[in-house]
Amino acid sequence: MDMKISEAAKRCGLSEHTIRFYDSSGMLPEIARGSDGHRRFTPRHVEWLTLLFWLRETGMPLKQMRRFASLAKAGDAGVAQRREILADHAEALKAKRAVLDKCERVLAIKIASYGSADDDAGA
Amino acid sequence: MDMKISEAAKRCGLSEHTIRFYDSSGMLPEIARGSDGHRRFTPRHVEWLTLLFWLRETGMPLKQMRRFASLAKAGDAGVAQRREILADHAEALKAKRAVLDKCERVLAIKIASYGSADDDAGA
DNA sequence: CATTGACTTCGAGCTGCTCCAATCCGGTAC
DNA sequence: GTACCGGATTGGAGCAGCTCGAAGTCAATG
Repeated sequence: MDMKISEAAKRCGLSEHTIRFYDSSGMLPEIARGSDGHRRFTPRHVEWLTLLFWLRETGMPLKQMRRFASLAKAGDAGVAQRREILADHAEALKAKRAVLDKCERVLAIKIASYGSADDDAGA
Repeated sequence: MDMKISEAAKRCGLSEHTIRFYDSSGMLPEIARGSDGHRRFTPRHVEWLTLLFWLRETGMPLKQMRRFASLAKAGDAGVAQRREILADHAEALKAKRAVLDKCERVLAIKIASYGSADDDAGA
């Protein structure tokens, strides 16, 4: 059932280094240690890490991830605020998509200009 | 015609700090100085800075931006490679959008799970 | 008992800003 | 003239968020 950090890293997408970093930064729930001192990850942990992976991947600052983690530790009491954080982040994703779209248009114009002209300083 | 750094910053979206940083990092074409030693930006500069703004905004590393800049200094000789860099970046944007989409789906599921259940450790 | 290999901690290094301090310059107010 | 102010200059420190490498521990294997 439980697994080592290498296995957890493979499953969640984060590197072992990053997982340890997140752990020491207080962004993970308690992780049991074996008699050898190694962390023992449960599927729950992996699920949590995977969520963190996506949040980070899409630009959520660690500060907010920490807040999110501390709310999770508070249990039911923090559910509403957690939902709010995720909803806010979903909004932020929309803004990111708009930036992507805008940049794509800029690139398309720029690339087209290379094809038809040689606008050095302006390109 | 020419303008000061404050005006250029307003127009391109980058901060004055960042513009100076880019300049000292060799990512800008030659910028003339007034007798007071202040940089004098032309519309061409602003156009260039604006492109850099979008590239940075969408995650292009400075290293590549420097390469792009040095190709621009080479004039016509570098056009093909510049076009390639921009085309590659446009591809990268698609990948970013896929990540955004994936994260949105993850968030939607997570948010829904808060509404119906209280999955603390897993959330 | 030596080695291998996965784990541990700690701390340095990296990118890309961001901000601060000290300084200088041009222009107005007295 | 000189006092002052706003806006520019430089250099360097600081910060986020990793990322990597060194050095050590422990279990199992030859």
